[in-house]
Amino acid sequence: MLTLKLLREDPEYVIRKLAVKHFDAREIVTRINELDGNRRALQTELDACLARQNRIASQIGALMKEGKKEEAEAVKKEVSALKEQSKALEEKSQTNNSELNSLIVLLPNIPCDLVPEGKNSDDNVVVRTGNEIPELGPDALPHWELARNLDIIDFDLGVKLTGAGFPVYKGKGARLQRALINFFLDVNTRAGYLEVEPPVMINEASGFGTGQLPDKEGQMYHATLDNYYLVPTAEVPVTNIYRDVILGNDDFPVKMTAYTPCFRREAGSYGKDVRGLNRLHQFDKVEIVRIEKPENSYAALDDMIAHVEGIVKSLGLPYRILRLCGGDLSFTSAITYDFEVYSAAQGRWLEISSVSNFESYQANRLKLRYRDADGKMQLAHTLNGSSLALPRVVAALLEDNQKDGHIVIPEILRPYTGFDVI
RNA sequence: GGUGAGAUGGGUGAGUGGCUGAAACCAGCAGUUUGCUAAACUGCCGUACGGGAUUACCGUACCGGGGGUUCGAAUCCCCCUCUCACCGCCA
Repeated sequence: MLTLKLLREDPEYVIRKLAVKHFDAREIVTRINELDGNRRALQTELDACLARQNRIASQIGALMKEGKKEEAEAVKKEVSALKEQSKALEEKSQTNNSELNSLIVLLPNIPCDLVPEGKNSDDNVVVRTGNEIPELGPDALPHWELARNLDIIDFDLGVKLTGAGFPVYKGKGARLQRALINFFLDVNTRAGYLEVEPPVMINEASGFGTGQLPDKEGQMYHATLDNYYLVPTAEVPVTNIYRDVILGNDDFPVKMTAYTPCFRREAGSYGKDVRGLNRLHQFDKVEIVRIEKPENSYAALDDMIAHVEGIVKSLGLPYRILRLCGGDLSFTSAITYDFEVYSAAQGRWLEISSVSNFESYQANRLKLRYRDADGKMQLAHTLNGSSLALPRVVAALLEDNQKDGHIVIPEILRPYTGFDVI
C-alpha cells in the first residue's frame, strides 16, 4: 500500500512511475487526493465539534458535584444539537474514508529506477548467466518420464490421493526432496538467516498483511470451517511475524529462512506449462525474508541475489538471472530478479527463484515500523526470495544430469542424499 | 466437544460512570553522584490522524473488535473474535 503522504506530495511522480508498470493511475490518484482533502477537512470539523462536547460534559460534571442540578440540566440541552452535528460529520467522513481506502489498495507498488521498460516476460533483461548447458543428445528424456522410469515421483498416485498437481515422491525421490530442503536451509543459516518453522495455515490478518488478501483470495486454499488459508509461500507467515511490530534502530538486519510446503490453486493454468513438476498445487520451498532500513534495502537485495546465485551455481545447473521489466513485475514489488534454470530435455527455462524488494509497500500494510536514530517512526523495508523452490530444481536436476537413464547427483548434495546416482 | 475465567501501554498489573491517556512496579532513555562496576536520586518514557510559527504546542480517537445506554464509558448493556485453565478426545 502506498502512503497518502507520497500521493499528496508528489502525485505526478506516482503516476509517472506506475506507467512503467503499465498502470494508468491518473484517475485514481486524482480521486484519492480529493478524498484525502475531504478527509482532513471533515476531521478538523469533527474534532472541533467533539472538543466542544467534551468541554460541556466536564462542565456538567463540575456542576453536578457542586449540586447545581438545574444549571446542569440547562447545559445538557446544548449538547443534543452538537451530537447531531457530529453524528452527521462522522457518517460523512466514514463514507468518504471507505472510498479512499478501497481506492488506495488498487494502486500497485512503485517500481524502482532500475526496473526496465517492457510489456511482458519477453522484455525481461538477462543480467547474468552461469554454468554450462549440457549436450544431452537425442535420447534425452523429460523429467516426468525419467521420474516414472526410475519410480521416484508418482503423479498418478497423487491424483488418486488428492488430485492433479499433488505428486507423491518415493524412495530416492523422497530422499532427494529432504536432501534439497536440508541443503538449502543449511546454506541459508550459515549466511546468517534465522531458521523458523511457521504454521502452514494463516489467518485473514496475515493474508492481508503481505497482500494476498483480498486481491488473490482465489489463489489460496481456504479452510472455510475455521477461516484459515493454506500458505501459498512461507513469505506470508514469516513476514507476518513482524506485523504490528516497532523495531529499534539497532534491530537490523532481520534475516529469516523457512521451509514450508506451499499450496496454490493455480486456477486457470493448463497445457504444457503444468506438465510434470512444472506447476504444482503443492510444492516445497525454502524462503528467505529480510527486514531492512530503507537506506540498506538495495544492498540487502544485492546480497540476497548473490546468495541465491551461489546456491544455484553450486548445484551446477545452467542458470540465468533476469531483471523483470515493468510489465512483468508483480503488484506489490518494487523490483524483482528471477532465477531460471535450463531444463535441457524440455528446452526451456524454468523459474526457480524470485527475489524482490517491496520497499515500504508491505510494511505499510503490516504496520511494520522502526524508530530511526532521531527517534522518528519510519516504515521498514521488506524483501524476500526463494532459496529455493524445489520442483523445478528437481526437474532440471533430473534432466540435465541424466546419463544412460540414470541421474548423477551433484557433488554438493551427496552428503545430504547419501547416494551418488539414482 | 463440555465447563469456567479473562483480554488495559514494551512487560507485570491497578482501575465498577466525571478528578483516568490511564496508578504502581519492572524494562528503556537522559542526567546527577561515583576511581570502574553496582547502588541511589531526578526527569523523560504509547500510537494514529488532524491543526499549527511543522522541535514546541493544541485538538480528536484508541484500554481485543463492533454496536448501544449516558451530558459524560476502560468502567454499564448486547454481539463477535481471541486467549488461558480444567475435563473429554488425541500425534
